[in-house]
Amino acid sequence: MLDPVSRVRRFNRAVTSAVGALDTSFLGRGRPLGAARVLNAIGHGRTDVAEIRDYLGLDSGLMSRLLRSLEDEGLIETTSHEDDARRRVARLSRAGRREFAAYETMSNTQAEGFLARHSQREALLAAMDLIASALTRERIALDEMDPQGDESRYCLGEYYAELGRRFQQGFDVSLSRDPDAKDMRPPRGTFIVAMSDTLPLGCVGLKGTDHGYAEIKRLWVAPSARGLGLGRRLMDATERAARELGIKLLRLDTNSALPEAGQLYRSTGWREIPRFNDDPYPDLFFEKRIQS
Amino acid sequence: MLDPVSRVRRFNRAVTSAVGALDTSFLGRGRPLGAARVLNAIGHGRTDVAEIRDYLGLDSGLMSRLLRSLEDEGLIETTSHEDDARRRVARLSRAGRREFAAYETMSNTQAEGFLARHSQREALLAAMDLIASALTRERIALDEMDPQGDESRYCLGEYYAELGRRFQQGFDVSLSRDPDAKDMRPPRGTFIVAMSDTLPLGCVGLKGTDHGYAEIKRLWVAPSARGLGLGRRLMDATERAARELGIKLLRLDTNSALPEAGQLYRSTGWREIPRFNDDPYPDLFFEKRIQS
DNA sequence: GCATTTAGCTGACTTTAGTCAGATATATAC
DNA sequence: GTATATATCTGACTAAAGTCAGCTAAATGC
Repeated sequence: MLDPVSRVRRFNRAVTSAVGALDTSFLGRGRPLGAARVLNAIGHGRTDVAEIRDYLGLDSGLMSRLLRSLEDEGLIETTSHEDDARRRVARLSRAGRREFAAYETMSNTQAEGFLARHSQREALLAAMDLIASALTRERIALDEMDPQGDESRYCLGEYYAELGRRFQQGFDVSLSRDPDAKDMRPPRGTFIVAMSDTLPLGCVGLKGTDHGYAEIKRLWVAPSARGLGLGRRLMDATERAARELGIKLLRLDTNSALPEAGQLYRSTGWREIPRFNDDPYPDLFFEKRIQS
Repeated sequence: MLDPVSRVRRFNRAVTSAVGALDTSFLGRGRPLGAARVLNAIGHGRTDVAEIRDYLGLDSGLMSRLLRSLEDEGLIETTSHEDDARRRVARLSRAGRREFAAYETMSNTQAEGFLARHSQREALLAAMDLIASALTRERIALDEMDPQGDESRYCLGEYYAELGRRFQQGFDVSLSRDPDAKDMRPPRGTFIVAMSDTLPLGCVGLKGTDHGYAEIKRLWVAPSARGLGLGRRLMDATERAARELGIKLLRLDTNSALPEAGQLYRSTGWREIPRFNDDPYPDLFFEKRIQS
């Protein structure tokens, strides 16, 4: 009754029936679920037919027929792919966009209704983020992004807020040596964001310097994604990026108030070194040589 | 991207594909999903055919055929209902029990695998409990139970543990005036447990006395079920039970370290009164007259 | 006791999903 | 340029799910 496995299975049952209800509501628009799913995949920007087939796990014959039925309804138009005339590209027609918007409204209304029925909104959302991250962890993609893009700025904001909570004296970005964005763009450095679906779950910056080494800065993992090995994946990706940029030596600074970070560095071949800058926040300094 | 609705929808997507994977694995035993679901419903103790049909949302014709196919496989036996010969009752045969056990093993293995892949086990389980409670809140049943049964004892244990955390001086049951179990059984009183599926989510005791009133004791709601209005439902159920037992006056004591409880009592017609006992823990005392 | 309601069963049917073996056109390897 | 691989489509098929009308037998209302 109260053992972990029963709790997971109770969750599965609860969620199965909720998912079933949403699927059923999708049938309300007079179209079988298969066709509705294809329409929604196209609406969400998956235009390549092979990609949709792969995403939905459909047989090519079935896929073809579903596309035909949506075309007959006047909801989509298909054309050949620019670079490869064997492939097909599907796009919503005007009527298709209207129909897609109706499905979106249903999904949004359902989600809003769920939130409105419950008073512990933030706790519920945090729990959903945690579970969604756990379920999709194989599908968390690490993308090199502009350090000033929306996703990057969101991650940095969360990172600063967390430092503020965890440092006794708080954290003020303007007192820290804030890396210049252009030092975290190729060819001097890079900035990597971990994306799960549409949600940024972590980041790390590689900052080029003129002192014969590059620095790793701003390593952050969202609370809902901790325990998934994402920190290590981000560090590995940064090292790979550094190697490709021809960087031979990496350094970083951190604070002993963040023990899990120090732990990660020590267990992945970083060596503690003396202080190499005058930033007021860090009290631990590490170095790692890149094998090429 | 980060608004609440998107977060809920991201959760929906993550969970939909996980649920789909479990369903697919059920097909591995060479039986269509419909028949597997009926077999499992029977295995979980739903023997009444009408009840299963209702639970799974099946048409009576379809249901009948699924039962026939399970019977042909030798997995179930059906008999007439004792009290009503129109109704049918289904039970697993020996082979059916074996087959059901195989499905259970699959589900358990899947759940264990999920837990094993993640290091934040307790956080994940807490998140799952929270969401499962939120999704099934209409299906939380309030059952009168024996105050010494497993479910009741679990709730009381959690309740004492929580008082220990929330009272500055801690909480020691032996110092409190622990109500005698027989005072919380009809006809003197009752004990009500809120059950969601198989998980107890809250409790409340109605304790009869010889002083012309009954006391409400041990009101507790699991952290994962707060914000669902369960405390109020438990109190309402207790008042109804008191009315049925012919009780005219209710009293209770509580502590100002539990502000949400005081809040609930004040907003539901309870009136603060002077201390009426010498229990060392409470510092707030309430009374409510039952209208009959 | 008789009309009505209820639970389940059966036959006949439709829709949806999915499979598989070619066919066609295009791209790629060498 | 030819052989091979790839992306999609079509026809022919099956399995599963679901619907509906009518039937039987038992229970219920009055």
